[in-house]
Amino acid sequence: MKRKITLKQIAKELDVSVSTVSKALSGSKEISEDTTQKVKAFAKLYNYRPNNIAISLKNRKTKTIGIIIPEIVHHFFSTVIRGIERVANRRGYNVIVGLSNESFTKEVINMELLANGSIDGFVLSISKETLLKQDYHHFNATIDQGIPVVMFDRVVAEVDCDKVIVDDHKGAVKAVSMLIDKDCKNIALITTMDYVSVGRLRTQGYLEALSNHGIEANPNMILKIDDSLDVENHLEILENEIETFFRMNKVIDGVFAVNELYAITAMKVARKLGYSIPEDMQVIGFTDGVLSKHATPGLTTVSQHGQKIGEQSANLLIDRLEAEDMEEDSYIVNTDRKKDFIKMVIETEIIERESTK
Amino acid sequence: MKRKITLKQIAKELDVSVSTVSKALSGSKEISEDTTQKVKAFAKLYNYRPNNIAISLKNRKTKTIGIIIPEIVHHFFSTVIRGIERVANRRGYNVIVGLSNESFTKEVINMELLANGSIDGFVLSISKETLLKQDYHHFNATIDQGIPVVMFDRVVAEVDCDKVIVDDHKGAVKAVSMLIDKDCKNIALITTMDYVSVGRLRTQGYLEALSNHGIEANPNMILKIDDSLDVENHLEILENEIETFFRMNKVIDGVFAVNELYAITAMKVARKLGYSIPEDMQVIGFTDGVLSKHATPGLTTVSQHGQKIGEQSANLLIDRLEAEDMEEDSYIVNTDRKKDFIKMVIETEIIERESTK
DNA sequence: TGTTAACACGAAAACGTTTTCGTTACGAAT
DNA sequence: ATTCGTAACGAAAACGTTTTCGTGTTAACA
Repeated sequence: MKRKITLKQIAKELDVSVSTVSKALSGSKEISEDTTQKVKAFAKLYNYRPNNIAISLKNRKTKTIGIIIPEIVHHFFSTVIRGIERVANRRGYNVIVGLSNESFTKEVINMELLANGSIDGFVLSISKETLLKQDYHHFNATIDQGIPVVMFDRVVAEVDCDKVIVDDHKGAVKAVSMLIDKDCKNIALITTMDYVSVGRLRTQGYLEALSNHGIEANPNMILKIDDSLDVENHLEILENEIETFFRMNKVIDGVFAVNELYAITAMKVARKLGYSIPEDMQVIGFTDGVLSKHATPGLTTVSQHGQKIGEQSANLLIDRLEAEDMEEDSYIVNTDRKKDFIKMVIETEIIERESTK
Repeated sequence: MKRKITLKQIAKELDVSVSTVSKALSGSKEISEDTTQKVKAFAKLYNYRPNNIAISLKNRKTKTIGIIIPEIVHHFFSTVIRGIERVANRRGYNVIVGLSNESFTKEVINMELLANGSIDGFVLSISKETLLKQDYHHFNATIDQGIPVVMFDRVVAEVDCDKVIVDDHKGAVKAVSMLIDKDCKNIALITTMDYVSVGRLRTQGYLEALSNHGIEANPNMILKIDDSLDVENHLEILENEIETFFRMNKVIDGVFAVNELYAITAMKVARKLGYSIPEDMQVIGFTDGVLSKHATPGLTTVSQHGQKIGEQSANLLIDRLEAEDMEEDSYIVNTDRKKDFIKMVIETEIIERESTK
């Protein structure tokens, strides 16, 4: 077992100073051609690599970005991570992930842990519990400490930072409009509780699309699912709720669901009740994941382009980090600006499959 | 914007030395009650938190573990990550993830990057390309450097380290035996190319189950999919291959597929060809993901317990890391042992759903 | 009164780098 | 012969900690 070699060891072996070794390896012309060659050869032989931690300490930056998400076993979030990792990697950064598990406390703890020098900036999506409590002090605190934050998808106006979102509202409008165009007369909505911002926005989109077409919204046609407690038999409860919902509203011939799971489950229940899809009932979901693609019939969905969201988020963050670097070099202290945060909107796209005519 | 406060700053403000502050905060009884209180109060007021990087450098350990996986948008892998993150978090570690994207080069680069001080150990699953090239020098090199490695799922005998695997062989035997018990007379296998070890093992299990029941394997009933190039229209190709396969073997009344996607697709194609499931054809897949659970009919699968795999891997790694700590303290240099690596086998479990009778 | 022990604290090294600022030596210029 | 410039290198500080080893002060004891 040969431990990693350090500058100091090289210096001792070659009987020069640490500074000389460091300079030689970085190709400084302060050092003679001769010693430079010697040092480089020796370093190569022993496979010298600078210690990241030492460099991080010296430079006071880690070249890693922290990701905080509510859940990782989730197609959308893992897609976003993939996007983040991709550009991070390309631009010389690592990613370190923390899972909040939809819990406020875990979110806070995770952020505090990483904020103490482990990362240069955050890309995150807010946990449900945090949204419910509306307590955003930890975000503002880290921003206050000079650590940039980029929020995606589940964002909130109370925090001043760059944001990358999907146009949930418009996406919903498009979806519902499509159902109307395809001759649905009684379109139901299956959504979440209002405190989840994306659920709320998609609900608003549903309402707007109806009103755009002169259709009056019927509160009975809206089913709000409370998934705050993620219990074991969540799926069963979901199915039952949808079933009673469908039984009480026999006229439904179109469904817009704010996520994939609700849409798939709606299709399953509908089939069980004797509807055939898309003939008797058309369904559109939100989020284009594996379920939509591989369901039978394939589910028409509003795609969020998770990877793009991740890529944009990472770019935004790294841009800001490197802008900071520049500022330090120039002596112009930029006190006024700083507030021009970007809100980037990723366009949704409807992917038509077999669940619509 | 108030930057993070350091020991030195506290020391200056309170007009004591850095050492005093450090000791006071750690509750050393070397420091008087009086100053301890003063320091602690000040630290609390300014929300002092020690800098992780500095501590890492000092202790020569980072308390973070590196995860290298081929793909993150994948139910099994993200489940494993969740497991790793869970125990890592509980035991005071962070996780930093690198994606190999099934590429040998990215795997190597990612590992080298992290091995230079960023992490204390690795949990990883080998990329397909690496398996194909059979070049494992980077694993052995990092182990040689004294960095512990735990491999899961896609493991390889050429590398000496702890391993956590699923009993692929036995799982396959169980699945195929179940099909036989349920009166399938002509059981097909849909699998991957042999260089993917899990595919190979599951194939062997299939063959063994048949032979156990005195059934002769028919090569025509085995379909090997080449998914080495993950092209855009992969899905279409897959469907076509399965369709011709089914058309050429009309007697098939049972299918064992080595992953979820193949199983789901098989069901889809079968239905298209007029089979009804499970009456005319029963199907069992491997890996219990979202697809299996939400497909209609629900897919009977061999569950791998990804989260458990992740948890065990992390525990194994951290155990070894902390054992090293102990060794450093005791003066007994343990030169002989070191070789007792653990191979942990996670039992599979068949989850019955509607795709079998 | 002189010795000792406990107490409270500070100086400095160490982790592995990078970088600034000397310092030495030597050849060239005055 | 003195000054100057430059090439080639080393010392030391710095990043933020922790920890070992002093050191000075005071109180207790003989």
